[in-house]
Amino acid sequence: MTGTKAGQPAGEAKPRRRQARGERRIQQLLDAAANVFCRTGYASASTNAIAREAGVSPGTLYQFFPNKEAIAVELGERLTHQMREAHGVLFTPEYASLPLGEMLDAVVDPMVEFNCQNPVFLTLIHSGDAPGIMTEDHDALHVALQARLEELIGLIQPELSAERRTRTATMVFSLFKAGLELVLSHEGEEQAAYIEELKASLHGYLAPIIGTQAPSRTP
Amino acid sequence: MTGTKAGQPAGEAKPRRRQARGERRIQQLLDAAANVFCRTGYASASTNAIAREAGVSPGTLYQFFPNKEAIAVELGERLTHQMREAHGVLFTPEYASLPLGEMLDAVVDPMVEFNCQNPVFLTLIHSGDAPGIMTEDHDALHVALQARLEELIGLIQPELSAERRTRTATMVFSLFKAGLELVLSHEGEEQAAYIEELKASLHGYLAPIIGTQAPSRTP
DNA sequence: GGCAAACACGAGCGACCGCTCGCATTTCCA
DNA sequence: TGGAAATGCGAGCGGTCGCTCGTGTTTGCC
Repeated sequence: MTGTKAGQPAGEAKPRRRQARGERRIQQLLDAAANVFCRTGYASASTNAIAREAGVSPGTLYQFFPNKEAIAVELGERLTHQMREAHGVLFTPEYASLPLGEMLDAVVDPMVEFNCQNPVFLTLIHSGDAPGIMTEDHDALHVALQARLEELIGLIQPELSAERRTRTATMVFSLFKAGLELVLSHEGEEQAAYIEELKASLHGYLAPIIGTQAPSRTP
Repeated sequence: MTGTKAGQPAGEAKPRRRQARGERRIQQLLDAAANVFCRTGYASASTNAIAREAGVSPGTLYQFFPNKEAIAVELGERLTHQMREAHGVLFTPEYASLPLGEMLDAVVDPMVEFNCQNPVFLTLIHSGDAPGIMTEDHDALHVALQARLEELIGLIQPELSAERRTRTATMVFSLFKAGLELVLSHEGEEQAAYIEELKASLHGYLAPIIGTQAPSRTP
């Protein structure tokens, strides 16, 4: 084995030593990338534009990232990690015992909050335009979130077949993304109203499935 | 007035005379564009690739379209027209008197059918990646569809405030798009199942709003 | 203080893209 | 049937993009 340092499996050789300045630059570049991605989408965002937004030269950008995709991947990883630690292991089993309305509050509110503060998250998840972007990272997050959802649904309503549970989780995930987009594209009172609509739609979809009759809203 | 022909307002000068061969080429190019757009999205689709798919040279493509955007616009216009005439003026007022479940069948089924046969429609509507694409055509369709929806909702439940009605229509439109995506990404029995889920979600969302209590589905 | 490594720069390379242009071929009609 | 217009071709122009490389500067460690 030709390990450069102790404990390195010598498979991929990239443990470049970073200075504090470098770490700062990386954060700067990721922030800039988030802005540019939000503004123009992943495919249309040019690395030169990201470097310019960060106030550095193109060469400097490539000192820290091997290519454009790596920027999105690292950004996605940091956001994922941030989301996980901000709200713990999201929707833990104890949520299963809550009434549907309260459970939706407990799950939807933090999710909306996070996505409002990090709009680039939805942009990255939603970008099917890139070549093979996020093939492992975004998919990993997607699968993980959906597995949690399936798990939760299984706890609430164990009589559902496996296929039905998967379909339900997929559907909830998709509906949530759609509603989230509307929430993010509005502000102030309208935004708050769309958050309520999002919850109402999820409630309306899930109530008949998990077998809890809910009080109807006043029109 | 410097009109080239009779009745031409002389503002835009482009009434080029087409032969039957040209019309055939145009249809060929639009079909090819639909394929390429579906495969790679609008932004990543190159005009050279569209020409190659159609079996013609790049120069020939630009004999019939002034630029790349015009291809998408013309494609969108043809699809819109096709949709309108295929299902009449979609969801006419008489639907308002139907029970919610039947109304959803009457509206959702033809829409799903059309989008299954023309998957490029969703691709074009969904592509926010292009510079200023569809700024008049796609928006016109969006606004028109949403206006119809608002109208229908107003007929069913006249007590809703204008803002609430708009929000509801926007929400339904968005939820529908999300469900449609899931439907299009599956086949056979799974696809049929997701169509039911789509209807169920719309039913669940709308039932409390329009004040008709619906029979709950068996889980 | 010296020196290797990390950091920073920015002109520019090669690839690709939307699109053009000069020219050949086919079609329509007087 | 002659010729104007419509159609067809494909090399290639100007531009942008992702990315490189040679070179100079800053930092951490002895």
